[in-house]
Amino acid sequence: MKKKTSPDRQVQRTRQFLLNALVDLTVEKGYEKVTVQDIIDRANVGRTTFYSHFQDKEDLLLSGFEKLRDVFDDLRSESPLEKSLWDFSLALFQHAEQQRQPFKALFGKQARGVVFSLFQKTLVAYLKERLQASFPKKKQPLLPLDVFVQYLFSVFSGLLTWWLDNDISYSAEQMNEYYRKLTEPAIQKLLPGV
Amino acid sequence: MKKKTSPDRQVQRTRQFLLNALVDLTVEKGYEKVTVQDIIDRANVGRTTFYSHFQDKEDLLLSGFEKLRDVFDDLRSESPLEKSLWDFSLALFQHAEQQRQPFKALFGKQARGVVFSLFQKTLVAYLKERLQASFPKKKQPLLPLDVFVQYLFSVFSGLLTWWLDNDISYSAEQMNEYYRKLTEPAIQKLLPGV
DNA sequence: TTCCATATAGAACATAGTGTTCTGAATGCT
DNA sequence: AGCATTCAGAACACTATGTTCTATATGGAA
Repeated sequence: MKKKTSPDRQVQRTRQFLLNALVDLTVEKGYEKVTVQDIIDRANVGRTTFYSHFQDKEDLLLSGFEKLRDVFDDLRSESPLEKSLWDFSLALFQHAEQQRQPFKALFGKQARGVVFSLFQKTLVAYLKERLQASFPKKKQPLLPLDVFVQYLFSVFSGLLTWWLDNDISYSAEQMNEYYRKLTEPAIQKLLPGV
Repeated sequence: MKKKTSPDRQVQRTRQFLLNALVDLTVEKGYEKVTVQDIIDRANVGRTTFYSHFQDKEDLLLSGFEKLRDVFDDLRSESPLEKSLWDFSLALFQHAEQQRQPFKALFGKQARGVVFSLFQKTLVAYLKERLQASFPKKKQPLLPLDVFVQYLFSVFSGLLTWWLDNDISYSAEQMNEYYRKLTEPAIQKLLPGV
């Protein structure tokens, strides 16, 4: 006979309940207006329990962000350099498609700010690393690499949030195609050889 | 003999003090962490006074945003259609350059969210209006116009915030040149005729 | 089963911030 | 000199946070 819950499972279950509650409430009324009391009421969890798991509301929100690191780790190890500029966007669009609600809570109109900075930091680092690795050393770029990295990040995150805020009327593959169509001309023109 | 202050001037002065205090404090510690008490202490203004002028902290922040409407109004009336996609960005970059501190408070890492949505709404509406007016009716766009509008907005706002967060090491004209270089290839390829 | 460590619920509390209301003082205009 | 406007500051009710306490439930091991 299998036990229903072990202590570990109970913890995981509680944390998941809390995250789900935060995500739901954020979609409903916006991250700012969600109170800890709302969260624990919705999750049927005691106040003590909440603060034994998370430092505060933001800490809980960030815990929902951890899986994204795996996506980037996979990309670093698996995606060949010459494809990495397109693979990352497809992977993230698909990731967002699979987990619509959390992503909407994290990136939608309601909750920019906290997570966004972290996401930006991660993605910008990834893009810069990839561009530096693949850009031919001899050539002089037509504009600062940092500017170009910011450009790629902006286009991607802009399309992502637009997509999420408009209830995902296109597929992840379609969005990635748009991302590619939009950025490819500038890449070819400004970073020849990449 | 000229009077030092009239009632109207006093009001304007008080409002300006409060806005300056909010901007300074936001740069110092981030918008979220600035309290009304901080603001009125810094501005040497009574609590009553604050709430007689503004509904809350956000209302005060938005009051610093009003001048931007004039910029868009000017663009609509003065900028010819075929130039409007480049003129808007230069005008805004210059506007941001003139008022670095308020812009940093409004768009910098510290305070995305509140104002950003309003700014996005305004600029997206402007871009869509201009693109629809200038796009040849007969041609079928290679991707949805909304996606392209989002693209233009994302690139611009991304460059703007990057610029502000990095203490404006380039000139407004230089940034506008980057914006143009980055977006022109996609425009030529995806919206031929615009 | 019995026992123990761990998770949990919930109440009470101190602290901090918000927005309102009241009183009284200062300021500028006529 | 008198009046209306604008201000400062205190007191207050309210909401939310994060901590501490006590007590209860639960799963795993003897």
